[in-house]
Amino acid sequence: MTENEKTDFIRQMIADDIATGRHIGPVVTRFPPEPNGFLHIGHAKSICLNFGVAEENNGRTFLRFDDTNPCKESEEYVEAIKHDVRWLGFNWEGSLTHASDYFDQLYDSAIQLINMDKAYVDSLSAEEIRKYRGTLTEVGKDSPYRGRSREENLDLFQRMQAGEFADGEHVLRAKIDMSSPNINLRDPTIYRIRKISHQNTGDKWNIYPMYDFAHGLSDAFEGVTHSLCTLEFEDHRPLYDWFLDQLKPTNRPRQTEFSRLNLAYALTSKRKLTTLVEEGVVDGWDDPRLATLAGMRRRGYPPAAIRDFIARVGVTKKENLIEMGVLENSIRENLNYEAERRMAVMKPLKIVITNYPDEKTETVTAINHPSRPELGTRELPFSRELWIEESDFMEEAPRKFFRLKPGGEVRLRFAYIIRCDDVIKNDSGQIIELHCSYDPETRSGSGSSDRRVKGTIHWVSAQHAHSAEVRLYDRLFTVPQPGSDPDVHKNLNPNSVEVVKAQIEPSLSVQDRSVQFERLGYFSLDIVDHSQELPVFNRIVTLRDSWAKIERQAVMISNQANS
RNA sequence: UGGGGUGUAGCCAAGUGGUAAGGCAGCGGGUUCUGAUCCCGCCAUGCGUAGGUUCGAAUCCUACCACCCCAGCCA
Repeated sequence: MTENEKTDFIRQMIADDIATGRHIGPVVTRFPPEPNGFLHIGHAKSICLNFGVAEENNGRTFLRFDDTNPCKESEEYVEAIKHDVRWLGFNWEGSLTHASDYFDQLYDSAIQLINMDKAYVDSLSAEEIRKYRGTLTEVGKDSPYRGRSREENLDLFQRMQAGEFADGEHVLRAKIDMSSPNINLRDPTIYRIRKISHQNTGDKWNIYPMYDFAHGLSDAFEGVTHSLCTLEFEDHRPLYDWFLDQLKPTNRPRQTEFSRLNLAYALTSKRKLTTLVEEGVVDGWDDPRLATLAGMRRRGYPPAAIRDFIARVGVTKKENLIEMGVLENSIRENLNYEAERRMAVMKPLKIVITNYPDEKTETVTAINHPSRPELGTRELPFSRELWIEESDFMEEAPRKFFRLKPGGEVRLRFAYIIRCDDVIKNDSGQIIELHCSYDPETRSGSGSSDRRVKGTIHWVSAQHAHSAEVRLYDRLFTVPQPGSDPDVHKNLNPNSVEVVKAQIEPSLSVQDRSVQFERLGYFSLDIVDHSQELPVFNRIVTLRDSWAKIERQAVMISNQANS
């Protein structure tokens, strides 16, 4: 992944600036989450971009918590966000900051604006301010308080901070242009009264700066050179620049916008995610069905796969909706190389090898990775009674079904070829077990037989297998854009998880964090619920399944024939 | 119809006046003791539309169309 270095318009812009001498000195970026929720796949794009761009240019990146609104934010999110960024593979060294670290400087900057007659205290109500702002097509009009003197503004602003007024009584506004076609420039609010204690600054402040004011100046204070954010802030850039023009900090950052990542069938709205978590619709912020970084970690997605995915989707200004298949491809590619192979049966069907000695147990040798011999082999117990996958047997099988059927033969992976002789059913006609016979000449690796058989299936020895709980996940939503519906509950997939009691090979140990269960998919120990007594696995992703595709096509053909 | 953006294949995405990269998906074939992996091949006379400039246009010009964002004392 390192050799095919992805470039994009932002990296090109920075490279050009450096090449032409327009930009001198280190490249400094920042990732500025608001600590009011967990990070999700959309944030991963921003993290990879901001940290990546700085790394590539030997610069550095600030992890800055944008904590300007104490009503919505809390410390627990701060810790979760730090954990997630670290897990994704990035570190901020000494560059961990908060917008609240700059509250004093921000306050001084506000005073400066007042002194320059570029800010004023407005005493209109929120409702009135909205009316005065005008609409998209009509200009706004000046507040009656717009002409207050410096002295009066200074006095009022200082008393706002001193706690003399209630929330909402006054605000501080930038004095720009009420008739600007850009609504952000119609005297935006830059400070509001919030008599609430702040997670970092306690009760020191009765007023808190707004995003537009705090963000650009924090960038400037930190020496950020490139402030990379998402498209919805494009209209705010003139305001971002206006503050810099007025206050002239020694460092002048530049804002550049890119489109956010939208992943099909995933929800990336913090507000809606919070709803699902608080209502208990999902099992916390780290529910493996969620596209949160915590959820993906618990599901078993390798962080390197997520980084690879982000590199593949690129950075542009175009609205996009990335198909799940791209993410799954990155995960499979990573795990195909990384994960050792094991055998497990999700929905067990018992088979009895009738010509195999009753008390006998032997071991067969299984390779741990088909293309990485250095990962070695393991021994698997084989005996008379085995579990195979229910779906690997069909009583009335189509021609192309290469698995077990009455009278048919199949290879047991790493072991023998068997034939199905009898199908045993209970009184209600359900298949309860299969009687098979094996060919002792066909043991894997014996070299004594060149018999070939079309199908190979996985199995575990019934008397040696361990039980495990396995959670088979499917997408949480039934529609590609769950965020576009105001009601998050409406498009939930009722079958987003199926819990099965699986039979797993005994050599599986707790060290095997992520493994491939042969022919099934990649699975990962559940870091929360796993125990020595009852192993718990999450299915990360299935293997590609061309048999499923054949079945789908067969169904389509028969549907066409019937219509 | 005030401002700001974006239109290249089913989904992403290169391309910066010289004749449409790549990935994912899909399709066809080969290898295989995982219907996995791996390998090979196919997949835009076309770049939102219509004009124009040019020997030559996805790239430049003009007009139009579609979609996204903005009217928090949220970020």
